[in-house]
Amino acid sequence: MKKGHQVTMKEIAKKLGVSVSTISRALQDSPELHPETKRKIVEMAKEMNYQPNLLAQSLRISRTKTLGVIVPEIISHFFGSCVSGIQDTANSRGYNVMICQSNESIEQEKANIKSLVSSQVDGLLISLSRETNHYEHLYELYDREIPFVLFDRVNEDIPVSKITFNDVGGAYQVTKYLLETGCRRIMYVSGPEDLYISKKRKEGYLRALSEYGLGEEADLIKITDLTHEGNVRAAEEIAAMNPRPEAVFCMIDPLAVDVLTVWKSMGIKIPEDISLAGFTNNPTSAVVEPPLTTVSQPGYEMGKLSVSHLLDQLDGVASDDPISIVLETTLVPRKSTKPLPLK
Amino acid sequence: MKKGHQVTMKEIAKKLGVSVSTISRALQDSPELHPETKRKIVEMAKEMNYQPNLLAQSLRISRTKTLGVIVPEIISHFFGSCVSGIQDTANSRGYNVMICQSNESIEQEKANIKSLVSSQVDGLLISLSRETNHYEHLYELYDREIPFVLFDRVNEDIPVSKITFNDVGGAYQVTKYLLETGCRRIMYVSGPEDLYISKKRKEGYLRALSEYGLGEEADLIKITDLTHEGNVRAAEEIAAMNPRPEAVFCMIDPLAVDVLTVWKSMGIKIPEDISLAGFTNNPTSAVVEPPLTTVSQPGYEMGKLSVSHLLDQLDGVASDDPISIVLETTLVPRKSTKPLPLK
DNA sequence: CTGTTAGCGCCTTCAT
DNA sequence: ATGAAGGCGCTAACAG
Repeated sequence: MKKGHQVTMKEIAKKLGVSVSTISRALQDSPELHPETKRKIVEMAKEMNYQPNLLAQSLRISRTKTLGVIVPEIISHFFGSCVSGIQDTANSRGYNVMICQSNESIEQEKANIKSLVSSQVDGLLISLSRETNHYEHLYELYDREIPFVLFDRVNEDIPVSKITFNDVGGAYQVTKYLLETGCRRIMYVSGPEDLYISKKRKEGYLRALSEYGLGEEADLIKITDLTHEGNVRAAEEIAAMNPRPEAVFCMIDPLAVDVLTVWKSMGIKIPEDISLAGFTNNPTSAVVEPPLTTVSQPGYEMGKLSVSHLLDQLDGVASDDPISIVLETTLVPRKSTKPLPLK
Repeated sequence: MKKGHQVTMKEIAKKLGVSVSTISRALQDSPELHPETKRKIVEMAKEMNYQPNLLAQSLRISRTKTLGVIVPEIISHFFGSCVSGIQDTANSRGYNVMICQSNESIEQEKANIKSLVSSQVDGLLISLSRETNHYEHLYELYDREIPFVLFDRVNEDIPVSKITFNDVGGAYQVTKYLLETGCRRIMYVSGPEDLYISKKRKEGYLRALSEYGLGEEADLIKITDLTHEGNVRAAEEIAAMNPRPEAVFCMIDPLAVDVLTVWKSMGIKIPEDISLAGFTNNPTSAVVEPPLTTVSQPGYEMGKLSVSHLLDQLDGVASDDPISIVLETTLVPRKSTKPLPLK
């Protein structure tokens, strides 16, 4: 299929018998131009339906006004919200956005970066894949002075700005809540240990425990690979424990939902037999039965803040020195956990 | 923030004392080149970490190898799946993708098209916003010979390829199923009447009814604007009906979930008091209590097919004549509807 | 085999 | 107030 022809400045110029530079000036609303010629040009441009060729423009001024975004997957509600926030904010500031998914693969992540860099994006917003455990590709971006920020799934050592949630705080909130409802044997079900959030949420979990004079117990920490099968196995193993924990805090909602489903099918009553809590506040967690106690993370807000900061840096409004923005989470108590005792 | 400098062919050329064209040829693996010089160039390019400037390349060959995608919202599971399918397939065929959301606004849709066209995308994949009820912007694309396809939310009159689900068939499937479970007073809750899917699903609903000798009844058709408030109101109105319908078929899952929530809070038993069915098979519909009978639409598949067809057209593999691809849906019977009678 | 030349569409001095 | 010329990085004839 052949692509349709686009009107260029040259054609407007020929039609009007003026030079291309005059067209360029008119379309930029340059002051040093006869108002009448300007008017004529603008009119003609509209009539011919002229659309500037961003490619040429970008090549010339070596700025594309395009940002690259890499998320593990676009389909999850959380990352979808982030992307949404990024899009809206970027657009409102005159930037376009190219979105890529790493599909949780570090190789894909590298490929995405390469492709976006080749596309000459002015900056990047990256949330790391689950697989990402070495960071040469990011240091390379850094060395090449390509501006980028990390959000949600970050690495702490890379000297760029990072936008994260207070994962420690969120995990602390929910664990403390479980403690307040009277539970003591509280289990933490974690994803792979090298994941940033696995570590951070464990930290919050332990902090809350220690406030109640409790320490880490090996059999109250379980690890899953976060696949559906892995989650089901974890749920079954917990159900088979003797004694069972009084409450289980799952690192992310989808994991908690898997656990909930398995337990219900086994006839385990939630929260009577075991309290269950998640993290993220996916839409799903509100509609399962019983609704899931969880921690809400405003993804749209995170996306918004991430671009804002990056664009501020690009525009020179913000300093290039990396900063760390930490967003607070909110506990969302629902019916999957035992109620608070009356005072 | 200043952007880091990118290595260009010119610099490699200077370093090696050859001309730029030689570099270009070497990097394209041209056969008419001394193997030794080629080797040296490729090596040096790697050493200097050369990345081609896609902008310049695209400007030159007037093809960007990027596609534009416009969806009403990226955050919905269905459109997220479509976008995912589009991304993966496009990438595997060497194309990049720029994604935009219209946020269900026709003005935003127009702005998105303009921006993508300015970015010189080779083609577009569009799913129309809910607001879109006139189509000049699409006819303009057509007139300018910019290749595009419509998917899911399409307009039937525009002479381009369309990828849709068999909405009539899906609605027929679910309505027939409700009839088979013994229900006769079956209500159809629809979105705005000018929506393509509102019409199509109504058609399937009516077709199934007529097979059972039933006709359209005004009080068994209800319209909502699909906002949460509108849906709640619809649910309340249905609950207040006397007599109530035996079954309700909601045009989309989120609407059905809203209805389900309202009814549960009113103490209405599903499916004992009323059967309830949706359409789309969102993840949510599987986890609500009771799980929702619905119709599944493979979004990833739709995205995949849409790009494949567009790229085939771009590559000249497929004819430019518009075709219509219709994907079949699958009935997903769950517990929100009465069981089928034993034979 | 390799270099020279021209040009994709646009912007920006430098002239006039 | 306008035009001419040069160049962004790259490719593709056209020469040799």
